[in-house]
Amino acid sequence: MASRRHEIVQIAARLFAECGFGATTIRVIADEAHILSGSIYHHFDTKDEILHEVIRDAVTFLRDSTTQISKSECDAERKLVALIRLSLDVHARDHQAYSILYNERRLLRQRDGFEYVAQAKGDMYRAWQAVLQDGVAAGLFKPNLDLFLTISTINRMLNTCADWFHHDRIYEHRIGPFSLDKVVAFNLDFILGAIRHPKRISQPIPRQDSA
Amino acid sequence: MASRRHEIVQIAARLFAECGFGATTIRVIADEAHILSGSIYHHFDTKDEILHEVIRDAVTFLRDSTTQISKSECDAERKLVALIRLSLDVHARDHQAYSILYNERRLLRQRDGFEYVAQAKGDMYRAWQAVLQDGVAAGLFKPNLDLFLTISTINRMLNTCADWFHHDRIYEHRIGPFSLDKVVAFNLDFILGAIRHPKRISQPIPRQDSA
DNA sequence: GTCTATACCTTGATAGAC
DNA sequence: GTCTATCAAGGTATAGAC
Repeated sequence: MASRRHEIVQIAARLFAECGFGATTIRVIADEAHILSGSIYHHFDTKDEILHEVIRDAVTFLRDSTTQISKSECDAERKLVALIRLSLDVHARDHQAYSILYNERRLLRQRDGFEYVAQAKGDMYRAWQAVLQDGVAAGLFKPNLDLFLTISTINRMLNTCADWFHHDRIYEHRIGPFSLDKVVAFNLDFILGAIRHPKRISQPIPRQDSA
Repeated sequence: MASRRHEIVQIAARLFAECGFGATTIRVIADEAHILSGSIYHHFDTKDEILHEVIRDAVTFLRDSTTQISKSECDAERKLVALIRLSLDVHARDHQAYSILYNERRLLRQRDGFEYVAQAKGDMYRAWQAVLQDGVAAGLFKPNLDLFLTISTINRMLNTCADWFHHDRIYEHRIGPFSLDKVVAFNLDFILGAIRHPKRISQPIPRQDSA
């Protein structure tokens, strides 16, 4: 069956996320699967094929969920809240794949065969853009918001936050534990504080996921 | 003289920043310096020694400037503005070194001989913490601010923003040019919007550097 | 499906001539 | 200060026995 193959994919996902794709060798993956390096090539043709298997479903899921939220029926602020929650939730669902998608973004942008990643990122950018544009037009967000800088900043914030929460935290000794709920709440406060229309700054934040 | 040595350091800085430390080979550095790979070892004992030379001054400068701002005589909000501006300015001063310091943070945290980097980051964290604590106590910032999450978030924001501005931008084709001033102004608006006390949300932001 | 064995390449680093 | 020449280690990938 494909079960052994999937086992190898999971081992590779962990190693790619922890050490990076370039720094993870076929031999180490094989070691952790308790087989020899040559045997990996019975399951996969190349190292790249393993990377595809690690990230492909994650890319599709995030793109589909993002566009679905942007096309839902609620107001722009609830959509934004749902998008922020989604960004942090998917990392909880499969933090290794999403961590790799962010940290290997340069590689994924240039490597032959990975064009679908850039394509999906383009789709997601346009979904965020539509949501923010709506919110500005409806007077929910600051009127003079630079959409590109805002989307770029929020995405970098959420990606690096999730990466810290699910990975870097191991190395941080000076801090106590944070729950995912607390981290989500912090990011909602921070981001909405930054982009809400000044007149709405003290309104309660819609905490429910709307998707 | 040490001039040839410095030339090699500059070439290495560019390559480490663009391709990563691990992906940059001694041979490529030598190629760009128009010498053979073996000749590099007349100037440096190891590849690590080149990395030290690339980052050491940048670490010292940022740590000293950060602690200096935190100990200056103005109010906490002006200090925070100065710290934000400093973070973005140092990348303009030597974006390669600061980009490496952020992107190779895992390596720098674990590698023998690089303990001074973690030491400086600890000093800087404590400086930021003192500034935010002051601001909360003085009623300038939100009273219930989680200091660790706030500092961590702002630092990730500024580091990834500067990295995007000075490097990733090359690959972004859909956007027009942004000036550094515009990016600084955006980040000041975003961060102060997120952490200011609600009653002060419409006050003008002190734009002058106070250091 | 895994092992043995290995081809072929690139890596960081070294020794000694010039 | 650079070159020639090279080493030992480790990288991806392959072929064929079991």
